[in-house]
Amino acid sequence: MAKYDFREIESRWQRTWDERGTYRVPNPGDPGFDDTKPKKYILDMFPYPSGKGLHVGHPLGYIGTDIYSRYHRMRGANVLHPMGFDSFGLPAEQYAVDTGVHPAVFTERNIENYRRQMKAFGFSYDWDRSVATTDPGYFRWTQWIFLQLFSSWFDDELNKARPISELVNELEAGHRSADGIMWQNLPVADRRSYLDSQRLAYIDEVPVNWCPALGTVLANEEVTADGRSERGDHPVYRRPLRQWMLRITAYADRLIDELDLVDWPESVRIMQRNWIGRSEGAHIVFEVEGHVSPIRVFTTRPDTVFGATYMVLAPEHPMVDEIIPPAWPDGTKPSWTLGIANPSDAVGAYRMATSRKSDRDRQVDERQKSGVFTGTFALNPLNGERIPIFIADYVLMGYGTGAIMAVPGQDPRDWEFAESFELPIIRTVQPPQDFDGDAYTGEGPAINSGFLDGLDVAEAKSRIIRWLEINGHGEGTITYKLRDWLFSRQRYWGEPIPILHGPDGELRAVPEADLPLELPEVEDYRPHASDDENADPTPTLAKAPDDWKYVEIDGIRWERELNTMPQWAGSCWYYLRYIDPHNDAVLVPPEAERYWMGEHGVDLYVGGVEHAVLHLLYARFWHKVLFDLGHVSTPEPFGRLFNQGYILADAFQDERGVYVEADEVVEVDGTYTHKGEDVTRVYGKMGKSLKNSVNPDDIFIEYGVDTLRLYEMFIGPLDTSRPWSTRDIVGVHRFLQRLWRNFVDEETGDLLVSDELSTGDLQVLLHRTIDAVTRDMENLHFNTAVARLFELNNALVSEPLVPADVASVVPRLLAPLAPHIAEELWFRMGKAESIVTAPWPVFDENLISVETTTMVIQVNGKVRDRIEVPVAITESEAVALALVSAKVLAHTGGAEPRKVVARLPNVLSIVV
RNA sequence: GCCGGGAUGGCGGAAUGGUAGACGCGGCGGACUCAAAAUCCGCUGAGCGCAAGCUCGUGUGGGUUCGAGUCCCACUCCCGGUACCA
Repeated sequence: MAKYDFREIESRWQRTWDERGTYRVPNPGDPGFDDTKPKKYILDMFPYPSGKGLHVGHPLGYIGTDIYSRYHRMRGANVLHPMGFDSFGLPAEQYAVDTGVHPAVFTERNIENYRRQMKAFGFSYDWDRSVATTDPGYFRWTQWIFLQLFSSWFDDELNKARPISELVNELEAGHRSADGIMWQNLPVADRRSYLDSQRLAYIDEVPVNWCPALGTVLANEEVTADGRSERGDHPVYRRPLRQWMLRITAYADRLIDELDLVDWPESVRIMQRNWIGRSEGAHIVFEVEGHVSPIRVFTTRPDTVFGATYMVLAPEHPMVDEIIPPAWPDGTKPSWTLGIANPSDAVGAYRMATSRKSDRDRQVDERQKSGVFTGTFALNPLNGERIPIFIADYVLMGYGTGAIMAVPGQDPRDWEFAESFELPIIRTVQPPQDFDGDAYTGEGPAINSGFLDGLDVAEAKSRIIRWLEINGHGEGTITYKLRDWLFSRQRYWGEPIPILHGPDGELRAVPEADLPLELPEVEDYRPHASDDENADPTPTLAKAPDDWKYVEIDGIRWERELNTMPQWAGSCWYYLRYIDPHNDAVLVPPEAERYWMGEHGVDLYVGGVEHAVLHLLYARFWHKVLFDLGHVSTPEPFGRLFNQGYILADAFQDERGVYVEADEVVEVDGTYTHKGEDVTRVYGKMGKSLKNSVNPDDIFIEYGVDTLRLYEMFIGPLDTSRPWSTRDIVGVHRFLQRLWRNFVDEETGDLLVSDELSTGDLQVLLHRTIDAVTRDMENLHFNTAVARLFELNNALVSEPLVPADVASVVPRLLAPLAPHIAEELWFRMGKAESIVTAPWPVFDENLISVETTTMVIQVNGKVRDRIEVPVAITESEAVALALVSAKVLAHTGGAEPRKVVARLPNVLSIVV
């Protein structure tokens, strides 16, 4: 008996590969390292090890990178293909709160489970290089990078980060001033706060999303559109808080410009550009009637300033209180006042009304513009016109200067506001003749604009900016949507921020020698939750024992920073640690870093598109800082990015819309029931929220790993989402069964391989398959690679014995896709070395050509006949053959061709 | 609204401007079997036709071309991102 016993074959080879260390790869300088080989660094986005384990949808990308890695090993590359765990995060902490089990214990258990599941997929990871972000030996270096950020500043002139000690040197030498003040003239305390304000990691008071019920601030992406926490649906409040910030905005231009250096999906590059939101324009300074300090606005359309007929401040704008007069001035229209007797009360009432609005309320308001007059006028610097100053919530404090000049003629929002408040509208760009809309935002010559009249928009912009700068009324500028990165969390299960606070507010880095700064034991992991929105966000680490919280240095008591880092921190640099994960002397040794990250960084990075902005932007930012400081050798971390799709599956909802376990649903004649109740079929991403997960273990038992791998690759291109259908798996399983029977006699176990080489059509097919599969491997087109192997395998069914050349090639072409069966056949054919490092087959160009082929004959563009012709046929021969074809004659009526187009030997097109 | 991406048989999907639907699932018919499963063979876009064959056919409508799923213009719908960003 020698049936295809996939369970035995797969478990035996997985064990063997593990024992032999087949997938271990040495670093430069290590024994066994071969520096004549090219390198490939092939990386997966590492997972958060959840308690639920993997379902069949998770490893789609991992299968893809595994195939690509195996292919490149066979092509003779040194392949770095590691896997690790992004193991800090809220679920572990919540589990600890619920069960009393320490997050570290829970995390370790989940990691072990993940590792076991991934090994069962036969992935060729070098597990010796695995990292977990929660390991002290790992987060020691996360903390170290934080200290690099803390100890650096951004030199705008050189457009790069530099050690802050160099700033101090330049200040002391008088080559620079501190905001215009000579260093020597600055009091010592001010020197310190000036330096602190320059660091890439700094403390600032900023408006944050504070969720008292969860007891932490949240990132914007953790807050839903209606202003509640994504986790738990608790209210979230905007309030100013002193928090750690990272100066990612300093890198805004490089983060945009250097996207040109990478081979990424265009959609992701656009998403990053939009997220950074660079817009070029100008600041324009408007004098305020009766006041000393002017108001500065940002606009992308300085060319339209002659049409600025009013001005709007955000309700929270700090200037508002200064400029409100005691009474409404002359010229106040009734519609501007909310019907309230004086400006102060009107502004107060408007603020009350809008501050209670959540972001969603502002949206479903259908963009109805509301606002109120402040009672004060500004002066248009170009034409001296008095223009009323309003506050309105359509102007946001968080963007630009929180103040705008309103040009209703060119801006739809301003137009709408102007109409409801009876404000004048002046067009400053001539719309085309057929334009019948309101605000015109397109191109055209300037009108009603004094010295700008007749200029097109671009020219008018540069002319007015020059005028503003010469006359001291403003300057060209650039603003960004990107904000600095709010980096502190009040949670327990994260990296402690390694900073000490002195009694007088001095900040000091924990000495490198004291890293890692580990988390203290606490009795209660619960965050300091409260239902009082005014409660101070107290970090969970405030519950740490005093001997952790306080450090005595030279008789002075320093307090530890009690905030922890957000979950993004550890994933910002893990790809560097894989290079030498156990090195406790440096983050990454330079020689190995230059080898593995050489040229373009990671050669292939595969993961879900949901990380298009956050993780990928944060990681690029950290990498650039490390690059500036000389710790890495490439400006970009990930040379080539690929987004895999998702596995989708049917899901089922009961009458209340609640999801029910999909594998308990039964179908009878197109209707679906769950425990007797009718349910509705829907469709979505596989996962626990839709209760439609398929456990890979079930598939392994019934069909084996190779089948599952092939199936997931076969059902569609790697970058598109595709539906899971357990029914369809049999197709690929049959393929492997058939392949086995082609090679092995199931009765005797004898190999059915001959000594003869293939000839004729089979030989041509063999070499064409090598060619096609090779190209598919390069392009990650694994679905068509599988299909090619199906075809070749089907051709073998009619052969009594597999010809020797075919027998040598087929397992090797299959090895990246279905490594276990390929290794087994290779072994049975008597090969001493593992197929993992067997050379990838090369096709023979001379053997893919055939002598005859099918020529299509078209008459007036329609296919009328197909005839077998020699590939070397000439045009006159082809035409002669075509004109005697009965099928062709039926359509030409024997007429002479008026025109002949030949793409020989495949197509002959005749026009009559 | 704006920015991306997409739409091909019953289903998943293939197709450097050159034979649309490779490959697989499902379906139909047959072989083997007492029977079933497994396996093997054949057919399987739609319509018309006894047949040879003909007509139609890649979301819709136009266009370029000897020839368009593929290129161009206009539109519909679906998916993703983003949203009062001045």
